[in-house]
Amino acid sequence: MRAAPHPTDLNRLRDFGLRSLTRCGVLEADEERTARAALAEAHFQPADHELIAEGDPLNRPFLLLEGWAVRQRVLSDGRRQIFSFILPGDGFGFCPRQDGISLSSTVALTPVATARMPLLSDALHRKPSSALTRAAWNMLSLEESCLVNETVRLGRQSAYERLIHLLLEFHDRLDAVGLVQDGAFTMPFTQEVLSDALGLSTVHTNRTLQQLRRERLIETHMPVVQLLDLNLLAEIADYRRSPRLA
Amino acid sequence: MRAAPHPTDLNRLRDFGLRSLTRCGVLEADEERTARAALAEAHFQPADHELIAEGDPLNRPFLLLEGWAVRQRVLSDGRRQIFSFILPGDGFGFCPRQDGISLSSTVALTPVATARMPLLSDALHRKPSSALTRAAWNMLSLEESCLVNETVRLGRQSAYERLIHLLLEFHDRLDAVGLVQDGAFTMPFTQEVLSDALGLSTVHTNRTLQQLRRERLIETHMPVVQLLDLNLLAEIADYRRSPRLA
DNA sequence: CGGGGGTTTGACGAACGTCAATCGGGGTGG
DNA sequence: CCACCCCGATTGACGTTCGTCAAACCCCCG
Repeated sequence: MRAAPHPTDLNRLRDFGLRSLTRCGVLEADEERTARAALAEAHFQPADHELIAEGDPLNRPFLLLEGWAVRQRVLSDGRRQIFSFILPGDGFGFCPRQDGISLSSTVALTPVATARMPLLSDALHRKPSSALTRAAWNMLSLEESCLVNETVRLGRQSAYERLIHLLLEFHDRLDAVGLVQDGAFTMPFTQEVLSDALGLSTVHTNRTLQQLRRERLIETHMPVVQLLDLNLLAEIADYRRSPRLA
Repeated sequence: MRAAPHPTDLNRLRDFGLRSLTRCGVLEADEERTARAALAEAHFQPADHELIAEGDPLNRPFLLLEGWAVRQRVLSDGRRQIFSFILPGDGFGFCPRQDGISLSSTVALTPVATARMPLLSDALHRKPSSALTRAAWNMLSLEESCLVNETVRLGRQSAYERLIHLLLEFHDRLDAVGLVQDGAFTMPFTQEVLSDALGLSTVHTNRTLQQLRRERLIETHMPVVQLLDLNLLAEIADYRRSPRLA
C-alpha cells in the first residue's frame, strides 16, 4: 500500500477503468453500477509485488488501472522468461475455467493500481452480445494474440527484429489507451526486464538498443522511448498491427 | 478428400470424438445427439492442407479426430514459426469472440480427419457447470498453457532442453488420449517441422536428436519415438506436468 | 536403375552469452 | 554541501551455441 492517493487521482483512475470496460460499447445500467462500486476501491501495490503466484486459483479478476505488470515463469536455476506484459486497461487474474490454476506468476514492475472486478468473469458466461462480455473476451483474446507474437519473436527473429517488434507492440497497446504522445511512451523498467522478455542477455539488449539509437530509429530519454519511424520499424520487424486493439 | 474410409474406421473416429467431448463429464441428452450427428460426418483432408488461413473468421469450430496439425505464422521472408500443435482430440478454429479473425494459419501435417462441431462455440456461452462447456474451456485453456510453455522454451532454454521439453509435452498430451504405449508414440513429420517449432535450424535439430540418442535418453525408429527415462528428462528440461491434461 | 525427399556430416562463420571492469546519476548520511 | 554508495547502464575481451552452405547418404518408389 502506498500513501493514500489524492481524490482527483482516484477519479482519474475510475474514469480510466470505466473506459476500459466500455471499449466495446455502453454497459447495462446494473453493470455500470457494479463496475463503479468496484472501481471505487482501488488497491495500490508497490513495485515487485507478486500479484498472482504460481498455483493460485484464477478466479479473482482484476483490472490494471495504472502501472505495468508482467506474467513470467522462473526456471529452477533462476532463468526467467517474461511472456506477457500487462498494461493499464488490461484485465488479468481470470480464466474461463472455474477451477483454473495459474501456471505462472504475475508481478508488478512498477507501483500499480488495481481494482477487483468479479464482473469480468461473470461476463464470460453471458450472452455474447453484451458489451461487457465482448470486452472481457477481448481481453482474453488480446492476451492470446500477444502470446503468439511473442513466440514468433523468440523463435524466428534476430535480437534486432525482436526488440523493434516488442517496442511496436508497446506502442500500439499504449496508444489504444491514450498513453502515447508523438510516438513517445514510458517504459518504466530496467533493461534486464526487457531482456527477460526478449530472451536475450542484458548486455546484448543494451547493445541492440544502442544500435537502434545510432540508426536514429528510436530516441531514448529513459524511461521515455520515442519511435521515430513507425512504418520503417514495422517493415523491418515484419510487424502486423493487431486488429484486437481497435 | 481421401478414398472413402472403412465404416469400422468411422465408428472408431466417432467414439474417439465422443470421448474427447466427455472428458469433463457426461453430456446432456440433446448435446450427445448433436455431437453424434456432427461426428457422423467426418471430413478427410490430405497432408499440407490449410485448414484455416490467416484472416479467416474463427467461427467454425472443429474437432481433430485423427492426424496432426499445427498453427503457424510465416514471415514475409519465408521463415516459419510453428507455435502450437493440434493433436487428436483437440478442438480448433473457434475463439470466444464472435468476430474473431485468425492471425495465424492452421495446416495439416499429416492426412487428418476432422468434424465440424458448432456445439463447441455454443457451449462457451452457457452455464459453466455443463460438462460440455467445461470441455470447451479446457481446450482453450490447454492452448494457452501450451503457448506459455512454448515461449519459455524459445526464450530461455537451450536447444537440448527445448527438444526434450517439447517431446515431453507430446508425450503427455498424447498419453491423455491413449496414443502412447510404453513411453513410445508417433511423430509423423519431418525434422524441419520440429525445427520450426523449436526455433532451430534443421541441422542443429538433427544433431540435438543424435545427442539424445547417444545418451540413451530416447530411441527412435522414425516416425516412432520412445522416451526412455521420463523423470530424468523432465528434470533436465525443468518440465512441469500440466494439470490441464488430467 | 534413376530420382527425389529427408537425414546426416563437415567446415566455417555469425550471433549472442559470459565475465568483469567501468561509468554515471540519484539518493543519503555526515 | 559534499562524499559516498548503489544500482543500472555501458564497454571490452573472449567463448559458445547455433546457423549456413554444400556435399554425401539413405531409403523408398516408380
